[in-house]
Amino acid sequence: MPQRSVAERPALTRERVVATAMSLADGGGLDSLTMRRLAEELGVEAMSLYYHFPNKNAILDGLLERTFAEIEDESGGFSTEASGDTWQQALRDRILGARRVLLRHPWVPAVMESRSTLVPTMARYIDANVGLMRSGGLSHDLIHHAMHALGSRQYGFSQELTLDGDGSSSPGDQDLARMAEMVPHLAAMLQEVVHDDPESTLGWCDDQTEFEFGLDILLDGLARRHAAEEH
Amino acid sequence: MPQRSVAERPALTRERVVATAMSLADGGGLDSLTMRRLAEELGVEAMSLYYHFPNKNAILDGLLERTFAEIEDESGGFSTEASGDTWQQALRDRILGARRVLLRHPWVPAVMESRSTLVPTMARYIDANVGLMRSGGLSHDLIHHAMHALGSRQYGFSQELTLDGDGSSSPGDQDLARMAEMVPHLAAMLQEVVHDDPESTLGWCDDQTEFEFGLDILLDGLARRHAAEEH
DNA sequence: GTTTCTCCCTTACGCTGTAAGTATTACAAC
DNA sequence: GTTGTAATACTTACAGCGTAAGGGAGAAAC
Repeated sequence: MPQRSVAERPALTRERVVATAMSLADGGGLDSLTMRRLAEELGVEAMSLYYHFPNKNAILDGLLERTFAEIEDESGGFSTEASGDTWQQALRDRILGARRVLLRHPWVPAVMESRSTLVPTMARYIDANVGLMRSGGLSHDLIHHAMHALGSRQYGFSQELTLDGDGSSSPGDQDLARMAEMVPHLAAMLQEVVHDDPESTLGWCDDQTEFEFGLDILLDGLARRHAAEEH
Repeated sequence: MPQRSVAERPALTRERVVATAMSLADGGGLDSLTMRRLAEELGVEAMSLYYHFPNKNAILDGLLERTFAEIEDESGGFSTEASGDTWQQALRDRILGARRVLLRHPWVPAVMESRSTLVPTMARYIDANVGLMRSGGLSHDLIHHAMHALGSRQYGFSQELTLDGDGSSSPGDQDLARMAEMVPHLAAMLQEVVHDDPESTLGWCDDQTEFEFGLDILLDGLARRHAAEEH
């Protein structure tokens, strides 16, 4: 067999593998990202991937790396100066930027939870946020608490459980009637919420609004504690 | 062969399966909970489990159900009256109770994320929290926001990523020196935090303190918004 | 021209959840 | 006591997973 195979297809690089893995996960979810399918997508055998990566986890780390590179791009770099804004505003913008990226790659939270390592660009992201708060005058101690309080919200997600099976549609009257027996308070709340926003095409609630609501409470609380810190 | 097998061992009930699954997950983590190992632990073949459960997910749901039953027990029932306390205090106590239970079963968050269904007792838990806030005078709208803001914290966990590989020990001077180049702000913060609490046997930080800090910010912020709500 | 290195492939193993079909037991009816 | 029926557990087998071990073609280096 001539040099067809080697010459025709582009070389198998780490970049290409991670990029393909990303589009595979974007398209079919994390479950569809298997070594065999990934190899097939690249026109290669599964075991060939192990020349460039020690194992699948290394590919997952590559996905995180790439994701945070996207976040850096979305933020226009990881600055530590608020430049005109308050630190809260700057941090808020950055976090909402991270959220926009993660909404394009909804499988990322799951990967972040399965991998407990801190890939470089992810470390730089956190570092930049520490620096931003630092430039706002917060103490290291308060910042430390803040990182924990923000938690996953810092990356733009906070896991939310859907309330019914599919979660895509609003509850019908029948559903609410059945719920009223077992979980009366919950049913009453939902009935009112659904009634107030009957045109909602977002299912039961507006994720973005909820996210910002929770985020703002945390940012408010931190600012208040910062003010109290300097007597 | 006489009736030895059937007579000697207790019947294979849903209860017994779920209880055994729980101790298996408690002991060796979620990965060690496989159908084959679970069956072996019960003195039975793997496929026998499928007579009592349609699939593994049903067993996982059983684990969640059992977990929230434990939470209910820990709370002394799911009351919706603050009974002497403010709603914040009552909710705080309940959430910290849930947290105590989840600390005994650290694999529960992972199961909750993998299953998007709402098992009955879990629904009643949420319902009780809605009722508790309702009895404190909060509007359904604010409660709705609150549930999202609290998120997983409501169940007693907020996923926290460890900052280094093992995460069990404090960083050495060498680690900090290496970090100082790549993530200077982060390294500076950690250096100060570690220095302030050199006796900490908890690794880099005190999870419980961080958890309560974040929780209190959210509860404060909600109370403040409630006050603003009634002009 | 031989060796060495790079990159990819082949085969195979142990593990997973579970579909399909079968055997054993317990008990009631005849 | 035999037989029918339902409940319960077992057997076998399959497709898929990550990956260990080793092979082999081509290019590069000496």
